[in-house]
Amino acid sequence: MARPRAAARIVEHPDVSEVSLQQLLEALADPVRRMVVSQLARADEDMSCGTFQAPVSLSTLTHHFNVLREAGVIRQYYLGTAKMNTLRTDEMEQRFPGLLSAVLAASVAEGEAGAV
Amino acid sequence: MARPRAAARIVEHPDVSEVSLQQLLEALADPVRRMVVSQLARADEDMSCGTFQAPVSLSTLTHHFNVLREAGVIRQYYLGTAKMNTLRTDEMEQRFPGLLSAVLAASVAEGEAGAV
DNA sequence: CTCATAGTACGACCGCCATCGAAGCACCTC
DNA sequence: GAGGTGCTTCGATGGCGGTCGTACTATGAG
Repeated sequence: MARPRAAARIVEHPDVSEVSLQQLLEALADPVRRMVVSQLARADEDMSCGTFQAPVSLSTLTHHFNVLREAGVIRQYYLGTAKMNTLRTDEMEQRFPGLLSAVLAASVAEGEAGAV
Repeated sequence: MARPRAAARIVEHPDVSEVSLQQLLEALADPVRRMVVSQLARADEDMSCGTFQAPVSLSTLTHHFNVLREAGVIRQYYLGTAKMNTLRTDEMEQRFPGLLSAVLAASVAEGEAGAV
């Protein structure tokens, strides 16, 4: 039967208008989270949670994804067993013009982003 | 006589090239420090440490000034008994293009900066 | 010299957050 | 179904940073 089982895997996202500067800066102030964001920025496609390079355990990484999502930085959705991630670049640009892009540029310049 | 007594009150500042993105973001991630930076940005002249509006004690404020100075955000110098503060706007713009200005703009937009 | 003013240094406290491992749950493949 | 993969949840831990008050130093004014 087509029971509403799929409803169990819906991910909640804040509207960017609900995100505070404080939240965003706290989110970006962590080096691991910045690695995630950088890798996402340089990727051609959306990435699943398991494909990131980071020097922490998987459960810690889950925590960081939550923080980034609640700060409006990333959007997540399920695709089979995988949980995919995208940057909310355009929305963040509207909410905090120039901020995310400046951080990303600086991050790249410093060689962050877990070089391949 | 103009003896070199003033030498005792020289403040050390890092070169902006020595400042890391991590340092800067940590510095800007604190709301009190952002209040300081915002007030400095909207001021016409340099401000002495005692003239800032902040919901913390004076000794705590001293701590925040140190963090901001070590992150290359402000420059400090003595003027009589007062210790003055300036934003290193141009240098930061060179080091992290668009970053400080974006944070300041967002801060203003959110009504931070301890309204007068 | 003496006092007042401006800020610093120090030590203590406390709360928060990044971290982990282990156990659990949802979905896909056989 | 049964098993496996992929990610989450939970509770515990540890360390760092923001906060304060008090004692202290340095400068300027009288």
